[in-house]
Amino acid sequence: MGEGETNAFPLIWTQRQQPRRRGLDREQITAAAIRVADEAGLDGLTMKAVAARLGPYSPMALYRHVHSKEGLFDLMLDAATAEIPLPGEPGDDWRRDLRTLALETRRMTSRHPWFAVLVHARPPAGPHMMRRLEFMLTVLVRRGATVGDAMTYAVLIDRHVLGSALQESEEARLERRHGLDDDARLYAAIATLRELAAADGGLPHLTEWLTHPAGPTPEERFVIGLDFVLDGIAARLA
Amino acid sequence: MGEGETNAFPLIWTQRQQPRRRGLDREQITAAAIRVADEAGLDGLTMKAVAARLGPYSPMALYRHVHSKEGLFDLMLDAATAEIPLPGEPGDDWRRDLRTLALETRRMTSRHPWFAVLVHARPPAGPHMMRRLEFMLTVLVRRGATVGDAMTYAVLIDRHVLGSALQESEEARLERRHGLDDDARLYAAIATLRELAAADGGLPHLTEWLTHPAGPTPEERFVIGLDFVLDGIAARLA
DNA sequence: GCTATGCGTATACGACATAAACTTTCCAAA
DNA sequence: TTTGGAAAGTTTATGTCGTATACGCATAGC
Repeated sequence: MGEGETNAFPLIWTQRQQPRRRGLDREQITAAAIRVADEAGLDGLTMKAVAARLGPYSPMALYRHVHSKEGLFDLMLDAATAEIPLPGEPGDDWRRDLRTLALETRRMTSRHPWFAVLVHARPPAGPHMMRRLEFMLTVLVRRGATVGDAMTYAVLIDRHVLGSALQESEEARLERRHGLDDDARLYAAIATLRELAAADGGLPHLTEWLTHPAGPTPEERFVIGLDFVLDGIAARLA
Repeated sequence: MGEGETNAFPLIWTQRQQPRRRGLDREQITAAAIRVADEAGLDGLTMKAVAARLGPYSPMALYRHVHSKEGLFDLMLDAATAEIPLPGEPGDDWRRDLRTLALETRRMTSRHPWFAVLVHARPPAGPHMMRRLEFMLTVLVRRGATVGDAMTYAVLIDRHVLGSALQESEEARLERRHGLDDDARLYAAIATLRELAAADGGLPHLTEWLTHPAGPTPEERFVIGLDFVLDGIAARLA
């Protein structure tokens, strides 16, 4: 006590950044972890895999620098957030600012599908995550929203962005896990679903859709939903 | 082949329902698993815990009936979905139908916080999940939407409902894992975040909010976002 | 009563995160 | 140049998990 380290819980952001001498550091480890997760998915993100990616290291080597896997998650999330371009100042069109940020966030999550899964498991306390949120709040407050309302709107936008990302990423994970990257097998899996729906007897629309999946692409869906949210915010800002 | 069991992947719905003679069955196991998950969270949902909840059983006993933990997930998800009241037929107010369904779904997820986490990890192929989706499609198609558009709108509604549930449930999980159900510790954790934000120097709105968290309650937020989606759908149906 | 079926168990295996104790490396001061 | 000690990395070990396999036993149908 008296050290300023009386944390209610272990966020890596409240822990000492080592002075850096030689060997590994947080940055390298984070970058390696991100590469592993991008390539092998969250299932493949083990301490052993990250260590191996860094060279001839043992899994335990990482603990000197990140103290737990969750700490590594914090670092990964913030590093990925740092990839999202963030204007220094809001422009004069709030809607464009928020729309662009949402689209850029989506671009990031499509590079890093694990992001949407992890982000819900840790508090958004990294510096880049906080700065991104501050940007959204600033844009909205300048348009007359209270901070409380601005937080609500920001949360709703992120819910859509990250919800979309999560759904698409988990779908991809499922397909990968069961080898459905092969077209024939994917078709067979859909056929199984269609048969289940048809067997029920009372599911005409669902059966029809499974027979001829139609409608907007996932990307178009995302934009439609994003505009729903932005329209709603606009109506309340007015 | 020739058996109808050439599954591209193992959904429990395509597997034989045992004739039931004695001992355990899927229904009991599912109910026990749901109780365990409700009480101990997903982290506490182990095969061992479920077996123990059923009586003096070994974890391996479950495998006779569910063949894998993921199969158990499928059963849990569908059983929880079955708790959502579903009208036999749509009424004459599409918006009311969808709104009610969304609110009832939310009620279910607040009883079963694990739902929103698991639902993304498995295809929604259970009978109750399919019937619920069919209901949404029917409501929308009757109002003139194509099946493809109806699917989009249904997905957007669920994205909001489940996204909200996920965020709130993971927040609760985090708080539980770190003993923040104690008010003093929770306050300390928030103070830590505020200090981090204040230390950055460039986060006035976020710092302000962390000092005096204001704005709508989570429940109000949910309704605001739900109406954004419903308004958006209404505009496109017209 | 006999036998086949199928239910539950015991045992075992291979991942995984990570605690603790150790060894090695390298810098800084004497 | 020597030396003390901290920092970096490894080894070993522990406990938990899902689950494959092989087995014993009770029961249901004859």
